[in-house]
Amino acid sequence: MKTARTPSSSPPCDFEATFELLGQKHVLVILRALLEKSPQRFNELQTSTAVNTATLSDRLKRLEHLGLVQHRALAVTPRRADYRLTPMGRDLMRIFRTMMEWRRKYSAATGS
Amino acid sequence: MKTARTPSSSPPCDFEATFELLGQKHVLVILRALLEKSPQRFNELQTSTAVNTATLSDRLKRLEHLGLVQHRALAVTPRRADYRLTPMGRDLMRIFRTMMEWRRKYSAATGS
DNA sequence: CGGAATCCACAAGGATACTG
DNA sequence: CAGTATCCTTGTGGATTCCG
Repeated sequence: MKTARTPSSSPPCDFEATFELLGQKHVLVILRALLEKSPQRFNELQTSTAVNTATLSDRLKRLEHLGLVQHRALAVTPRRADYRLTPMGRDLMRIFRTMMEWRRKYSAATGS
Repeated sequence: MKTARTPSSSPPCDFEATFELLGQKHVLVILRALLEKSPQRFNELQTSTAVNTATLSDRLKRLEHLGLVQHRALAVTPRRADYRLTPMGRDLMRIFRTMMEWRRKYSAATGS
């Protein structure tokens, strides 16, 4: 797709790109899908996440670029590909749990 | 402003809203500014973050709504307001540190 | 000073069609 | 099957103006 927010303005910290990606539509859904089942084929993900082709493709590429997801494409016919979380990706999921606890801890005051 | 992504589709987890917010433009910059100095007045933030009025106002409101920032407005003339991180917000900053370490740990493979 | 309202340019993403 | 290309609608945020 096109996406690309901050080409190279000095970010507050290096992980800004990570948040920008994680904050994009469907990214969390995709990660969760891959957490529940890895590897998954492209159209398996399409079904399990209900994200349209173009966007799904874009997100997976970005996730791969950030190192959260590993993509493997087999040159057979019909084509076959699979996506799975990398160790880095799995590690991030642990941090997510911390964040969920954090949310819960303050859930009374949030409103959302 | 207008912003509002997922009104109420069942999210992968409750903290999705948090990521959507954190992933939006300027949010991280604003948080960092408030981390470095709290409280800050509205136009102090404007200067320190270089974010335009409308967007800054929008972000602050969302941050307040999520409970990360506290807003205090004094009814004097000229008006006076200040924004500061809540304990919840400060707590999040600790998680950020974890994430920065996580990024660093895998920095060789990311490309970004 | 601290915003809200308006307007506008461009980015994001959904639907659909197409290809190796 | 696994995407890419295209088109088109909607969202997002910058600039600017205005107001209490």
